[in-house]
Amino acid sequence: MNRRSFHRAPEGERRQELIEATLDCISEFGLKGATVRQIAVRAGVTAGLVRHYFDSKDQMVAEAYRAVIASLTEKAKNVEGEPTTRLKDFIAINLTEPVADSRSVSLWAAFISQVRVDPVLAEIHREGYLAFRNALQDLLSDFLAAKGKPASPEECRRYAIAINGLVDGLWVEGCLAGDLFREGELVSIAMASVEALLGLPIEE
Amino acid sequence: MNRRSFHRAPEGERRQELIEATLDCISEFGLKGATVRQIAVRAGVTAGLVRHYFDSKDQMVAEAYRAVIASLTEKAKNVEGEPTTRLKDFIAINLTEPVADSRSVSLWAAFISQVRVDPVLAEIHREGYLAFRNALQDLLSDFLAAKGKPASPEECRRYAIAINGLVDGLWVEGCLAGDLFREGELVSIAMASVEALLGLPIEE
DNA sequence: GCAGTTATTATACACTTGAATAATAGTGGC
DNA sequence: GCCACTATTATTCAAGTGTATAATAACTGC
Repeated sequence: MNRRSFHRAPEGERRQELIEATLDCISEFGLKGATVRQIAVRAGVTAGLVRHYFDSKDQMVAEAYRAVIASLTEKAKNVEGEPTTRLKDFIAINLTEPVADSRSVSLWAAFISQVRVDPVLAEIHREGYLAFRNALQDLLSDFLAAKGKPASPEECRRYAIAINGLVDGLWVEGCLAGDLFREGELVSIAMASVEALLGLPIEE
Repeated sequence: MNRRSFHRAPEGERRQELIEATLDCISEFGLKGATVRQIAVRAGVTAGLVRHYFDSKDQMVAEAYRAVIASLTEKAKNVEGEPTTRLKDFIAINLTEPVADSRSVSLWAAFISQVRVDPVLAEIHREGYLAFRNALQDLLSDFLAAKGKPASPEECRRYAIAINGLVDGLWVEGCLAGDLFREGELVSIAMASVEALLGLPIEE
C-alpha cells in the first residue's frame, strides 16, 4: 500500500498549475475532454486535489477563462512608445505568435461557445471584450491626434469597432489555417487595411 | 407494459430532425451538454434511434457541422443581381439575422473549438472557409471590374482576406453582444469600411 | 527531532455517458 | 386483412463523470 510521494506546492503556484493544465486539456481535447482526471494527470497530481483548490470544476474553468482573456489582452494593451509605434505593434502582436496560434483560438472558441450557456462566462467575456476595444479606441484616438487628424470619440468608436473586427477576424483565420497564408502576409494585409480604413499611412 | 406510440418518419426527414435537434442542443447546452439522450428528447424520439440513423454520435455531430456551414454560407453565396447589389447584400446578409444571431455563433464556436481535436471537423471547416472566401473573392473581382477599377487575382485575394476578416469579426462581435451596438450600426460600419478598403463608393 | 497542520493521495459513490441488444409497433404490398 | 419489413422503443451495460470522505505524507515552527 505504498502511496505516491509528492511535493507540497505553495498555494498560488499550484492553483496556477491547475489552471494551466485545464487550458492545455481544453485546447487539446475540447471542453468535454477536459475532465477533472485528465486535468489532474496533466498537472501531475491526483483528481481529488482540484476540489481542494476550487469549489467546483466549473469554478476552476471560469478562472481558467479569466486567464485566457488576460493573456490575450495584456500583450496587446501594454504596447508602449509613440502612437504610431503602438498602433503598429498592436496589430503585429495580435497577428503573430504567441497571441496568434491554434491553441489560443481553440481556447477562445471553447469559451465563446459557452457564453450562451453560462452567465458567468458571458460576464467575463463582455468585460474582456470591452476592455480590449476601449484600449484600441484610445490607441486610435492618440494616433489620429498625432497625425494631425484628430477624431471625435464617436468616430474613434466606429474605427475601433471596425479595426477590432478586422484584427479579430484575421486572427481567427490565421490561427485556424495559418498554412493558407504566406509568412507575414496577414500582418501586411492588416497594416494596409488599417491605413485604408483610417485614410492615413502608418509609416512616417 | 404499454409502449409509447410513435410515427414512422421517412428516412431523410428524420435524419434532418435529428441534426436540427443536435444543433439546438449544442447551442443551448454546449457541446458537452448535447448528449444523445438530450438530443433525442429534443427530437421527440428515444435515444436508441440515433444509432439507427448514424454510425455514431460523432458522425451525427460532424453532419450537423456540415449543416451549419451550409446555412452560414448558402445565403451569402447566393446573392444575385448587379455586382454592386451583390456586394451590398453580401455584407448586409452576414451582419443581420438570421445569419447574425447568438445561436449561429455558438454553433460556429463550438465546432471551431473542436477543429484541433477532430481532423474530420477540421477538414469540413477548411472546405467551408475556402468556399466562402473564394465566393467573396469572385464577388469583389466583379465589383471592381464593374466600377472600372479591375484588380489582379492577387489583389482580389488580399481584398477578400481582409474583408472576410472584417465581416467575420463584426459578425462575431454582433452575435455575442448585439446590445452594444445600435440598430444597423454594424452594417453601416461594415459598408463604410469596405468602401475605404477598396477605395470606392459602394452606392452609385 | 518532534508535534501539529494541511496539502495530497486513495478510494468510494451516485450518476451520466455512448452504445448494444431484444422486443414491438407502425407501414406498405399483396 | 394479413404478412413481411424495419423504424422505433425499452432495457441493459461497461466506462467515465464530478464529488465526498478518510487516510497519510510533507512541510512548519518550535
